Amino acid sequence: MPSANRDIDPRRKPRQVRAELTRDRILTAAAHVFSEHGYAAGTTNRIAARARVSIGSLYQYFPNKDAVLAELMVRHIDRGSWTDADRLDLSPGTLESVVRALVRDAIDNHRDDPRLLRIMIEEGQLSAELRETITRHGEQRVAQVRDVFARHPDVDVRDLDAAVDLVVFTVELNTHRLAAFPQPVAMETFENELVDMVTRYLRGPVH
Amino acid sequence: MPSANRDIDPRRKPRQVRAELTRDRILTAAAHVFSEHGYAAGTTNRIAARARVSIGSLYQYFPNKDAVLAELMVRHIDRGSWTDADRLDLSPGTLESVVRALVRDAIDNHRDDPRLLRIMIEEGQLSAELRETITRHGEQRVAQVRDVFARHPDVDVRDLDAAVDLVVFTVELNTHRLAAFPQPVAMETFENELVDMVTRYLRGPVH
DNA sequence: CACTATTATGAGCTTTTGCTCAGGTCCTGG
DNA sequence: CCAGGACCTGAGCAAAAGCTCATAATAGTG
Repeated sequence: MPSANRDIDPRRKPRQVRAELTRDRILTAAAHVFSEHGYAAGTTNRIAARARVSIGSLYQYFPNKDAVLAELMVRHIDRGSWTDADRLDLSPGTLESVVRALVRDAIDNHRDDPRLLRIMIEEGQLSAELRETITRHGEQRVAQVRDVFARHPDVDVRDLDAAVDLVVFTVELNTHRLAAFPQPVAMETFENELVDMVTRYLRGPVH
Repeated sequence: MPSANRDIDPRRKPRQVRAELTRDRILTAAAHVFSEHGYAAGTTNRIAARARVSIGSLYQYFPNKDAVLAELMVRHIDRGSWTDADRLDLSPGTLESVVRALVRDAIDNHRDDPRLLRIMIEEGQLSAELRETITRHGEQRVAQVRDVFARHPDVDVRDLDAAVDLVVFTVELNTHRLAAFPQPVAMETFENELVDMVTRYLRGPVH
């Protein structure tokens, strides 16, 4: 693997519309290719081919392969998936409605290809800065959920931290799965069952 | 990527003990390397180096890189993780004990490196045959769990199929996660919470 | 010990892949 | 309409990775 990340890319910046267009096509193609083949096997030539652009053009906008993934990441974050974890403060509602909001939020955040998401997180050599940002958002989200649960009168669990951890991850992972391969079970059913499971758990033992 | 899968490998078959030993060392090294670097970046040279064996020796036993992963897969299956889903027929017990058995079984099955497992499933270009076997085992497992739940008097859910699907996957994925990166939350706590969540879910709405 | 079959070695061939660069085409301002 | 910048092209270079093969070392057998 040749060289690595040159600080930040001092590459040509688009000044004409067609350039912007080319850049977008490259990124779109990259998203598909990475998602389909993984990072290592998603070659720059394949990306260029899929974008119907010459390999030279790709390197006009990105200093190297890593930068392409990084840009994809940035766009994903900028799009607001992840960023705004401020939609679920429905503390006034019933416990079930709170949980449902949590699940819906997770589903929304995974409209984009989750395979790509995984690759971005696990395979990308992200800058420490970016990785930091993501981690912080995750922790913030957990903290927020913890807060909501802590306040809610219907929540009754032995270990709140463990419970939040379990719930957040369960919701997250099940959503991932569903987005990845659309299940025989319909979306709506899935949502209902997941909500039920989490709600009943949080309500505590027989009452 | 040079050539692909030559039907089945007409490679040298070990006749002496040291050969068997070499083969094992290669596979062990491969497991580590794949787990650490992923499939694409887990080069055959790296594997050979880690096994302290020449690259030539590796290709004496495996026709190509894919075959190494495939063999790892076969071993995993043969070892019985997955295969014997016949330990959890504790129908006589309480619902909680049944669920706990299910969770424990999942944990047992992931004693091996779960990263490797993920790589084997997602990145390996497995033969259709192998993929078939795995899928079948999975379905069989789901069917069995469904059976147990169907019989148990305490189970009360709207849609049994959806419930089983949700439960099996939730248990599976949470176990994966815990094995992958040991959580701040202790193993025991995790197991208890997971069991509680699933059990309360299956017991149905307020009663 | 001699002789063969088996196993091990590693330099290096071949293919793949990240990436460059010399030269072309297109767009825009004057 | 034309000059010069912006944009695009793709042959091909260097490095890396998959893999081969001639040769050496070792084990088993009489």
